[in-house]
Amino acid sequence: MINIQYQQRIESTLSMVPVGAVVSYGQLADLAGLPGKARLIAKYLKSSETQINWHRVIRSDGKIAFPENSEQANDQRRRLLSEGVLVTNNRVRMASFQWQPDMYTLLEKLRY
DNA sequence: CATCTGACCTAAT
DNA sequence: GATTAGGCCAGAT
Repeated sequence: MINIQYQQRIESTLSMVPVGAVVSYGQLADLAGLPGKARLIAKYLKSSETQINWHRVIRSDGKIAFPENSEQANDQRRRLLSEGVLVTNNRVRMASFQWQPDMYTLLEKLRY
């Protein structure tokens, strides 16, 4: 089980990622006030099923973290495509789709 | 306490 | 671009 405070920070931040955008594990950790804890994000997503916006989290190089053509990768790709996020060769163009939050709004909402 | 694991990241090559 | 080495750190064993 993951620290409840970590969990709440991660969940609230993840819930703010808009349709049509993606975040990397490390970026999400940073925005959640947990710098350097990218791997914790992965552990959290793995441990807790039924997560809102889980499919919008990908690696910093734009690749879906699951092996190409795996059941989970296909599911994630399907979800991203349905939101307008292009996925080719298991990869998303970060320059086009990476979430760039308005920090003022985000900080006001999360208060870290 | 020591070691291993991983839906990771960065910089260098 | 792709690959690699080293770093990273909470959890599990």
